[in-house]
Amino acid sequence: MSQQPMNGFIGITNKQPASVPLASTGTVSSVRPCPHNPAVSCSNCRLSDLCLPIALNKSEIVQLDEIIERNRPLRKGEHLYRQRDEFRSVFAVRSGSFKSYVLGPDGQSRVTSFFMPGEIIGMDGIGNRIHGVSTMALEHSSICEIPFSQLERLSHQLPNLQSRFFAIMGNEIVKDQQIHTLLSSYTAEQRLASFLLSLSARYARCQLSPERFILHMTRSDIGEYLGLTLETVSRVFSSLQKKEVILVKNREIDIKDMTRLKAILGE
Amino acid sequence: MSQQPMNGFIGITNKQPASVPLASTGTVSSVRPCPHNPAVSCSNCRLSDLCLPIALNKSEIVQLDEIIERNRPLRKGEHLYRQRDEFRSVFAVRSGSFKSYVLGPDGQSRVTSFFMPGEIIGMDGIGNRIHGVSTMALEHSSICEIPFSQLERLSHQLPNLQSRFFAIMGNEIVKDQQIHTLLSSYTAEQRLASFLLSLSARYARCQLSPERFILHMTRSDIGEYLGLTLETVSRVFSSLQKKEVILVKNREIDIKDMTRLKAILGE
DNA sequence: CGTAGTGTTGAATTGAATCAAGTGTCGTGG
DNA sequence: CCACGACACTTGATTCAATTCAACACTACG
Repeated sequence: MSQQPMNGFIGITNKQPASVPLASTGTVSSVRPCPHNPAVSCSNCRLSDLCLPIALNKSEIVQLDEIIERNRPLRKGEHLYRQRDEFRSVFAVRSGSFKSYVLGPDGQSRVTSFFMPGEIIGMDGIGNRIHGVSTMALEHSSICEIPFSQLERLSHQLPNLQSRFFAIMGNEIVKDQQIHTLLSSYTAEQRLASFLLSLSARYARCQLSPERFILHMTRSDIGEYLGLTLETVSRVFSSLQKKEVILVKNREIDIKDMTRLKAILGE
Repeated sequence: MSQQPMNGFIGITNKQPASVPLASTGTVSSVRPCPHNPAVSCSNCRLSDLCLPIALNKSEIVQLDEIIERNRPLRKGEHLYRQRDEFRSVFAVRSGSFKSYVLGPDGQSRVTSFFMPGEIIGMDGIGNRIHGVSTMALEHSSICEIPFSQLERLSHQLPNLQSRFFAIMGNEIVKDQQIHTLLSSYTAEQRLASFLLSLSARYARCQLSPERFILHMTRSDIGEYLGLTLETVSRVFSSLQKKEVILVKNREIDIKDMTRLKAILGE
């Protein structure tokens, strides 16, 4: 029912054994999550149980499939759409990751969201048919495009789909409220702990290791998202490493003590 | 199309002449916005052009009317629902105002939203059928209750209503993203300026004065919403008053220089 | 190999929080 | 109607967490 079901598969299906040393020379190989194969359909997509199709039956999924356009992959830095673009579609991340951001009057940017496989991008345009943010690929990524007029039409035929999309938007609202409380009352360390735990849970959802993963965003992106400077982000990472809660090597994160990381939030 | 149409009626229909002195002994009488009359229907509700019914035709409004329950008014401090309550309905504010808040682990509260007439409360429960926040009346207030299962069923029959509700949720998401950027990059003064301008625009929507209005929430509520302490809220109000941008008398606000108030955001 | 972008760390500064003391306001009950 | 008490608000002094400014190191990529 929830877009992020807490259905207990966190940590049980890691392709990456926890014992592989992080400090090895290569990158963490398990973090290449999903194939960029455009031939896949919702029916056989391995993200189907955490994406739009949840709660749809087989024939409904086939109908959804028909309106989805599977575009060419995006390269790192490419935009899916830009602020003020006309809104036409929402997008489901198939592989890779994205950030959404706004540019302030003085040109500095603030990151509003990160997106991982199975998550829905573009709901910022539904209200007034103009995108309120820009969205950019953080790495080589592929997406499913869902023209919104067709999604509305199909939702009108399939009550389950209407219900599902209401639920997705509702979850987005809850998530935004949680970030509201994070930004209005957490310390820098609590913000980073919360951020890492969120990424961890979302990697688990994609059947990837919740303990070891790559940050595809820069320190500056993280800072803009959490309301901190990039220097503070760097300092907190260093401090958490010194406390042996996490291990950081460049963009690689290894959560050494999940319990203590969670405990940071409870104080 | 938008829930908060910028269709230019800001400031043209003030019941309260701008010349009435704020420092008079009584409260600002124009701030009693809407009748608490439970007999009114959507068709003749004067909020109908900024509430759920926008974009519905007459017969559609009649059908919407049939599923709406017009409950007894709530007194100041009464809860509409509490965090973790089962989600059953969304609510439209008919008169008065509300705050939503969450209680942290240590019992301190953080305000996540304020609601004014014509706005929709309760979308925090749509995603997982449990309310994520508590919502309380800030003054004597009345609401329309819309059982969500019936709203979904009716949306399925009326494409315009489905579309309208998607748009309302989309606008909520955009609003939350704007608060995200506010909290992650604005100074205390910018936050308060933005807050006052938001209230001003929303009072204008209700055909009330955008320059002079009552704050029905405490300084502490405002601080919890904006990520500031109540002392800082008080200090910034005093400072804006010294600069002659606003005039504050207890809970009464008089915006003396809208241009300079807006200019605070542009730096 | 060099350069631009990204990240780390230190020192000084500052905006807002905290601590503290006091005033103002409102609702209640005598 | 007034006195009381609880709550809301203001203002000042001090502290502190995070920013800013600055210098330098690492990495990736043509």
